[in-house]
Amino acid sequence: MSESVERIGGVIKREAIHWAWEFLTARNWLAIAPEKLSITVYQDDDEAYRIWSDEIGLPAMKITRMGEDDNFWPAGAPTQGPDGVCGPCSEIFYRMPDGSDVEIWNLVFTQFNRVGSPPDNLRPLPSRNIDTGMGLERTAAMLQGVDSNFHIDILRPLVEAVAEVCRRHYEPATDDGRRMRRIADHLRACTFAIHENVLPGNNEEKYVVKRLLRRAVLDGRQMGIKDPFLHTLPGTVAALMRRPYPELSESVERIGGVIKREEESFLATIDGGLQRIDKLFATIERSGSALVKGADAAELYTTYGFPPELLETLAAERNCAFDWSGFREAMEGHGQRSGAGTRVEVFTSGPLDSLKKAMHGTEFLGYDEEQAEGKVIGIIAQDRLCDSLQPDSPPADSQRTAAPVTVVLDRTPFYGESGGQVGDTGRLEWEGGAFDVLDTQREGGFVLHVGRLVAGRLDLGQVVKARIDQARRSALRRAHSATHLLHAALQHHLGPHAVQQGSKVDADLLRFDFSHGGSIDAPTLQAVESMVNENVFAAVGVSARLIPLAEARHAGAMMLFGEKYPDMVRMVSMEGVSRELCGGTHVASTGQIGLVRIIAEESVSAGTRRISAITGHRALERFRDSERALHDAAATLKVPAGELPARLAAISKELKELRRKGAAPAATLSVDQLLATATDHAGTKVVVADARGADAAAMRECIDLLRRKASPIAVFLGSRDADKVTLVAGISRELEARGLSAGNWIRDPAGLVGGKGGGRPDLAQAGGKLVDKLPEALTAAREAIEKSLS
RNA sequence: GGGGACGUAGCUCAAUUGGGAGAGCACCGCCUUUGCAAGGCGGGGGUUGAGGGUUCGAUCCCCUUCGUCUCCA
Repeated sequence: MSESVERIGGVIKREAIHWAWEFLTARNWLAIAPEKLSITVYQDDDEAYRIWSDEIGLPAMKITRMGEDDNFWPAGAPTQGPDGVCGPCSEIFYRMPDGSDVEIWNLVFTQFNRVGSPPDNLRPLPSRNIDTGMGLERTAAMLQGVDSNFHIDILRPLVEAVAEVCRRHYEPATDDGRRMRRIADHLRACTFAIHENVLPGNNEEKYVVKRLLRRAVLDGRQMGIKDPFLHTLPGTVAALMRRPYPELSESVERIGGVIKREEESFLATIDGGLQRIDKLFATIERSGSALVKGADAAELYTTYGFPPELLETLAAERNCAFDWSGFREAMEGHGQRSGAGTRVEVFTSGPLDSLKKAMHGTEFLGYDEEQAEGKVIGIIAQDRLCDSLQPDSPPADSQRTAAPVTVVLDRTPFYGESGGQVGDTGRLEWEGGAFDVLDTQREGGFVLHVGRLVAGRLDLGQVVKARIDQARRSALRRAHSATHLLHAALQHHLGPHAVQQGSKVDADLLRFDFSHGGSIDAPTLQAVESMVNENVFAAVGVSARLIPLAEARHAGAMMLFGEKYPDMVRMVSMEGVSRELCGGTHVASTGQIGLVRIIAEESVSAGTRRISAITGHRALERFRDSERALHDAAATLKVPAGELPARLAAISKELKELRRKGAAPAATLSVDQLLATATDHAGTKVVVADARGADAAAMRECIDLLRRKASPIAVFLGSRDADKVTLVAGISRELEARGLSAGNWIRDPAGLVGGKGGGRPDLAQAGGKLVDKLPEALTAAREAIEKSLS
């Protein structure tokens, strides 16, 4: 990653070039000797060439014309595309002490709109502009006379620190030197990201952090470091960055903790993979080849996260080659498979685009109003804009009735789902018609009322009375305000790192995700819940106002990373308790929340915990439900509710003892009875009997006991209940050795009762549905065993 | 958001086309041993993540769902 100093705006080409040159060469700016600089321009850009040569006065040998691959943005755009804004660029190079030229500045003259393939596909833009970037670190390297970004004053010490942790000398030109630079770079990036609460995770920017960290751990491992080491380094980053980023040092410990967890988790992943790899090498050896197949490596990587580089080293240790091209091929397939998932969003594309061109958006009135008049400015049915909505077709046509219909108004009290708060429900009404709103979404400034027409017809331009479901909205207000109280309480009890990661606000129901390392013990959780409720009992006033972003920041309002805030933000304040930037709807006083009850605390992914809670009506209902359950249970057992736990423990113990006592004698009894019915065939006993209602497990046990008691023996038991027959056959080892098989024995009798069966040679099970045929099956079993024993 | 893997006793993991839920460690009891490491015998502990389906029978096959890991966007 590199930092860039950028300026985008309505500056024309001549000024941009002059300013760049002045900034680089003037004594009061960077004061670089002009003879060390050289220029490239796009081959057709005579305008830029003339400015450099005639106005700046550069000799022709210092200006090179280059093709569209080098001096056009996007690269190759004129012939390759894409369509859209583009333009030639001009680059400034610096001659390093070793004689090489490095690019330090790029001026992009965005002046064309590309339309289709050449020729004549570049149309001048009505207003041209400049997009320019200067590599900050590269420039620093140049000014400090060092040969690499990594050797400037704020980076070299970090690279050296990495070397020290790895117990090595930093030698720039070696592979290890490259590794150390990469570690330093990744570590610095992650330190900042984690400081801003972007923790390693499985999607989007979180995944980037995870990947950077793992890459760095892997680099360390390749240099022989097998224990977590990265986590000791954020302090160095903070020290180097202290002047521009003093706040970084406050987070060093937390950042180190996050990095350490990730390091440990990755090392565990590698450990887990090693077992698998042993198996892999075993099969490779058996097959007589000496090649790790790309497909195997890819599976190991995509499924278990085992890095291919490491696998290659391990392979080398065993004199195996590694098939990189096969690996890349397999990865490409994986990419295609997982990239194939396309998002289907009903509202994003198509119909709304044309609406956006004509209108600005919907005015939201819902902070103050629960009903209001609005004009219908858009109707979307079956993914198309319509002029009117007709009464429903006959119910038989279920496809039509099930399809969501969307109505857009110019102003509305309905809150569209955002910031975790779900959308409002309610009704739109007009003379002779009504529309049930089942959900409200927000898209590009428009509020989308999703639902169905229940009466009359609706035309574009119709003025309707929009009324939200008041009770539900109140429940949403309670839950949302409770979320802010919870957030504040978590910060108080766990520390400032317990920052919101996401939330869902539903009617009297909330789910709140926040960053925190370990689990939260019961006393702490209770303290959090108590604090939230204290702030409810205190009936703190809640207010919201629009203020400039800078002011909100100054006031210490809670802001979330990754959110894009406009210049004017809405700050929701709960007097002395919480300040958050939030677009949601809230109670007027926290007293209205009634009660907040935490019902769950769990992990949602590493480093993130989730608390679920209920408020208002839902809290009351839950309280009643559990009281009722308790009351009913106590009534059944005829004890006071308070004695339930002790009584239940006693009953459970008693039950267990009764079962044990009850089961054992019954089994032995029937065993003796069964043995009495045994017939003898050349020294082998045979028992075939109806076990009268015993289940399969009991019959198996019986057979075990008989075998132990009277070997050699063959036992065949059957039993039936209302609609099912169960058969179990067992023979002792001596018979098994003589080639008999319980599985074979049971097959034909099973067929008689309309089923199938099988099992192991010494014990088999079968079943069937013809309950009347049990006696026949037993007879068949007896005949079969007698025949094979004779 | 999509692909892949996994989920069995407190912990680490077994269980051959689908046929009796197990081992080691930990725990409890008894015995042996005067130290230390331990050893012997016995015992408790499980709705096999949850819910459906197929089957005579599911830890195993199918579907749904939750959770964990992992790769990709």
